[in-house]
Amino acid sequence: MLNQVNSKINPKKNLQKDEKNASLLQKNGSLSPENASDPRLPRYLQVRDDLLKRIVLRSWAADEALPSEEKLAAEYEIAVGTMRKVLDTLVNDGIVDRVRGRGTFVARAAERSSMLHFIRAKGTSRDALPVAEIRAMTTAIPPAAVAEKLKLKPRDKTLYLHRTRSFNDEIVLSEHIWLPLARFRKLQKYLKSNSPPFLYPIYESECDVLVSRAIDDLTAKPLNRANAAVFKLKTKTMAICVERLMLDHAGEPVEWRSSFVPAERFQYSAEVR
Amino acid sequence: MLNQVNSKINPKKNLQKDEKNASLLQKNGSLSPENASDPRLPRYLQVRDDLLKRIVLRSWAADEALPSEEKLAAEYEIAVGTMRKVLDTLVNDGIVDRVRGRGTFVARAAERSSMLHFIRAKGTSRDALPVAEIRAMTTAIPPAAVAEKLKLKPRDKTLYLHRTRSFNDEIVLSEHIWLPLARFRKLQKYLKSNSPPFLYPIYESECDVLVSRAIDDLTAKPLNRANAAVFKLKTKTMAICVERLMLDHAGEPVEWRSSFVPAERFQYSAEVR
DNA sequence: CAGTGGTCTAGACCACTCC
DNA sequence: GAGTGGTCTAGACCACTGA
Repeated sequence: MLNQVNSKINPKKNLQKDEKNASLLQKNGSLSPENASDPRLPRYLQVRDDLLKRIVLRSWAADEALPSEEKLAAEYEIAVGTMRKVLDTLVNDGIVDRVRGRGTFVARAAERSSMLHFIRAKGTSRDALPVAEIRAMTTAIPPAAVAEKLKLKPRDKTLYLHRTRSFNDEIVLSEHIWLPLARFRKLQKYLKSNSPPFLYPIYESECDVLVSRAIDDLTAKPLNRANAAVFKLKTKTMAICVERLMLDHAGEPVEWRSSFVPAERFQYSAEVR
Repeated sequence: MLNQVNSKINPKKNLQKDEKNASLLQKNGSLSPENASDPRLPRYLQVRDDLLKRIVLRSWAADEALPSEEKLAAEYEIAVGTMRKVLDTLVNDGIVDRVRGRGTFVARAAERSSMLHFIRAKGTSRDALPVAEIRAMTTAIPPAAVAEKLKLKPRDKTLYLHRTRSFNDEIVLSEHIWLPLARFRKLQKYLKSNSPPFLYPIYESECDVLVSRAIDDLTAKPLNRANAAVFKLKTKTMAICVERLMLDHAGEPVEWRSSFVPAERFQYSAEVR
């Protein structure tokens, strides 16, 4: 199902009408068994799910316009008004941007994810970003509490990462990350030869996992011995612990991480609605 | 303009078609000068603004249905589809709830404001809520930093509150609150004879101020002498400081507060999108 | 049963962008 | 000027609620 689709073919114009840009819904409007989202769902939600899949599978490059409302409506055999409703929901979720007179575009991951820099360290900014380093990567059956958060079955494995961020050679953040292995096998391979500054865009580009929502729980805790050693601080130094559960657009848990920042360096912003 | 409207008259049924339920837009569709939102705005936004004003002024009780889409559309002389778009935006902002077969209702403030309990203290819950106490209330010209956040002119006054929350006779939270006096005069009077558990619903009921969005900035700070005294803790005890700017639906700043929680008691949740 | 909101259609006219 | 999305209309049929 999750064949990689090479979007680099004809990235700009003169799109061939080939398989890669075809609706995953069958032409007659019913659903192929493999793509069966509940057919009792309203049409616009079925179309939304289908279109979202195509976006996640990179059917269109970031700077390439989707087909116009009219063309998409014709392709899915629905009215333009209904297609507009589909696109409106995608705009609302930050998946696409629409520009009058130009077209509809896949939103860039960097612009989409306000989640990238919610935890900051004092004295740092977008320009002076702490350097990420992965200090451990293994596959493992996670602690029960993590397995529960990720809705895993008892023996399901995870990809575990221990990552730090440093600023001026001083470690300012230490985090433990668990990812359901089933969806993140490609990430393991990727991280063996790459050190990306952010992980979320890699989840998307390597694993076709598009993160949509996060729930953060913050508490203050004294550092235990292991974490204190990472920071080269005394045990029991006060730190802030941010526990974050990430969900995809279907509400399925995608990542659980707990991040520690020594209290003096801690800074965090959130917009609440 | 902000006449109090008594919504207790005919709270259930048999609504008279009196002034209180009339559109604030003029019948011919143009705008009265006092209510002039920009007439170049699309019709659905003008209607939205008008309807929102009526909701804030409590033209309908919380358990009373608004007129149906059809009736509202007729009243504003727009198509039902456009009225639906208006109501959709209000649903999206959590202002109203729509129930198929029943009608459209003003959302309850308590359900609307997920902001009510984002900062918690360890060991507390909705059932065991810490008790709020207002320990100081004055009108004052705020510090420059606060005035800037609230977009006040140099000599604009604010209502200043110092409030604490206690749990089992132990103070777990101390907060300093600044409100633009112009919009909050009635609050001052109200708080002289009431001790509500939450302020936001009072902003709404007493001052017709409906809060829509908050931006929180969290940092860890050692307590200064004054704050340490409030908690009866040593100076320099580590605490978390949450600075919150609240905005109304128009994006105008409505409140600025800085809350302190001793680190050991600190707990905070946020949903990030 | 009448009345409500939820979905969907098939048009219209406009503002804006790019060629 | 051709093509895009933004607004708006005027219907239709449906699912659900409450009397």
